Amino acid sequence: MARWQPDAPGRLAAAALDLFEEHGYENTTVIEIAERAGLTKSTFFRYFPDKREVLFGRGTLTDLLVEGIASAPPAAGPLDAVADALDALGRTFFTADRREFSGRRQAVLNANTELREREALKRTGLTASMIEALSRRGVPSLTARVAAELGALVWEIAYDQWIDPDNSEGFGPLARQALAEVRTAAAVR
Amino acid sequence: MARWQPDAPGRLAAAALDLFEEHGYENTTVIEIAERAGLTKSTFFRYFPDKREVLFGRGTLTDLLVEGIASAPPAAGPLDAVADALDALGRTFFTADRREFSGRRQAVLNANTELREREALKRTGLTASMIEALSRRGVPSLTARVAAELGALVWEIAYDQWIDPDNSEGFGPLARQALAEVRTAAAVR
DNA sequence: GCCAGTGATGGGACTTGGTCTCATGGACCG
DNA sequence: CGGTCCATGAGACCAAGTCCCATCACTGGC
Repeated sequence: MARWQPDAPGRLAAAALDLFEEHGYENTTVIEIAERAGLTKSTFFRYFPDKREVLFGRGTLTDLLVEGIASAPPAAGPLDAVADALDALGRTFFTADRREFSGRRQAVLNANTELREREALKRTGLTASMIEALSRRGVPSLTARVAAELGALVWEIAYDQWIDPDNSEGFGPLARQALAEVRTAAAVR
Repeated sequence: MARWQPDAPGRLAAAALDLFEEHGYENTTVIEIAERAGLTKSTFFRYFPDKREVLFGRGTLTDLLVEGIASAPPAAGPLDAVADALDALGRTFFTADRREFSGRRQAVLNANTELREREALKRTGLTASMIEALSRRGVPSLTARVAAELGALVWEIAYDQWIDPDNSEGFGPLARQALAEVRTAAAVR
């Protein structure tokens, strides 16, 4: 028998999400989270650099996105490369079994400014990664920046729809459709 | 003679910027800031909701932007309305006398993640305001979202250039030029 | 001239997030 | 059987942020 229960960070994340739903982010103490997971404050901060990060940690997500952009066909334009990457994400990360969790998580995020702040930073980090990945494809700097911003917007739109319980479409198709719409909207002057 | 020295929040902000430059944001204590301003921790938190905000408070900036968008000629397209608003900002807010301060402030911001986090949140807030202002002009939702994102990008580019000591152009013209470039970049597929 | 009200500030107790250092104790290896 | 890992616990410590009440100079009415 294992000396300790397995997957301490996972238990902490689950406990945190539960408690944030029950009492709100601000009314939940790190000690309470740790206790519910059968651990202590010390262990919490060993796995997460701060209280917010317990809701964000899951992410090799940036790597997946960058990889997706890099492996798009060489002839593809910048936005198409981003589309391919989003598609890949839909296949490997935003899978149906994560939908419910993502929805709960997002509801908690939306309810708290501190958490939205962290989310905003993650978004800029993601955008920066996209810009870099596009640059490596030879896309000129400014074009890359524009494509990355539009890509982030597409992401947002698709993610919001994907989370919606009334919707059953996969993330990939939603992103494709959102991208098409953003494209036409960007053509309007 | 006045009972207290005037402009407590201004003194606090100035003291904070000095100290952040000298020792870094993280190595500066709220108590130290307050002391340098001849005040106390209590007074600091009376004027600023948290330590970060001492570098952001100056902003009725959102209002100016919204107003600028609203007062653009009715026939103007969404991006043109944003351009007008940025122009107005250049006239009323990003004036030459604020350039040095803005540069110092930005250097401090760039050096610290916590501060960039707040900056990212402010940016999303700004984008949201732009979207709303564009919606009130009758711009369709998605078009507004795209225009706002591109507007924010233009803002960023122009702001970076405006801060640069090697540059002496005003904010308005820089924004106009950045907008033109972003427009052509957005046309690339 | 006195006195009560006002408003900016000070003081200090208290909670929580976050850091750091050292102790513990079961499992694995020789 | 004994030593060595290594995940965890324990607790001191600091700074951010909240709260409540005290202070004290000025103001206006009487």
